[in-house]
Amino acid sequence: MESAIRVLRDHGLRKTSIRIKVIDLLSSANHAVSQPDLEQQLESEADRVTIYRTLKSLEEKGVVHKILDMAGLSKYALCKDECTDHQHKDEHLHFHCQVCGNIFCLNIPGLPDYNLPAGYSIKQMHLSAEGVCVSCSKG
Amino acid sequence: MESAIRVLRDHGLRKTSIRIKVIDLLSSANHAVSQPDLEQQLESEADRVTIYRTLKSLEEKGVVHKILDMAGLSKYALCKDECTDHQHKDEHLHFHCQVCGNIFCLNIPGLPDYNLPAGYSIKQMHLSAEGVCVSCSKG
DNA sequence: ATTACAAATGCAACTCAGTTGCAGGTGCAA
DNA sequence: TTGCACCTGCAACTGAGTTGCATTTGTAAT
Repeated sequence: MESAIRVLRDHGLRKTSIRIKVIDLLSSANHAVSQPDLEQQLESEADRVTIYRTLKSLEEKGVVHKILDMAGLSKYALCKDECTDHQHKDEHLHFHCQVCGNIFCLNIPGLPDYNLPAGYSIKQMHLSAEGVCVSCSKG
Repeated sequence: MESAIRVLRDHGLRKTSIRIKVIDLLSSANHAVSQPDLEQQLESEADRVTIYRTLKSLEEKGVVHKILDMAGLSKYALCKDECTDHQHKDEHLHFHCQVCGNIFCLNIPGLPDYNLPAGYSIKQMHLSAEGVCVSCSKG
């Protein structure tokens, strides 16, 4: 649980109790987490606006990355070490479970190149999938 | 402009003036369109709630498909003929322009298969890209 | 054509995610 | 330990999307 403090220091962010709690919650979840999720888990430990701003800071410094769920709700997951400020190396697949609604970051081999119509220049590719996750396929 | 009427008939939807206008607007745009876009273009010709319900009906009957932009806003584009009720054959790439914010549906060859961790079963894959579109790269 | 009913529309009011401004509190470097 | 930038909490707001209900309209059967 000391790792949250190191994460903050390494990314040039001030050490505050709310940031530590948010990072700990994100790292103990195996799926992406939304602001409403955090607001509920933090109960009265943090103001709702502060949670929004905390997530924004963490994203800007490359600690977390944002994923939109199927309904357009923002969810957040910790980045791998390779991510730096604003340059999120997103070499993984976002798996959206149709049953529990959770989003899981899964490793994939590199994306293939596609030939697009002339004039379109690609800066970043995103691959996502819908289906049923491990826990929901048991049971 | 008669094609909107045929689209409605072919998909078992009643012919109403608002639906025709919405379909015409969608087919004349070369990019995906949001409810706020339509609300502005239809001015006082349709109630805002009706536009939401129109888009929902069109989506349910396989006339349009929904795409979320980078901010989580729902945008809609006409489906190709292969789409049927609720079974959207999404064999194309959604290109999000970082300059104008528009989303374009581009054809791509079939998606590759990926080996996921055991237990995850994929129902549908989605490929998207960020970059600069044709119009924005000129200029 | 007329009718009758389901489906579509308009209006008002609502929910909920996310934002902004500002006053007061806190981390941290000097 | 002091100073100041940054963080937090509160209140108020914005804007997308939804729901309930009364009214109107499309369409199929007469």
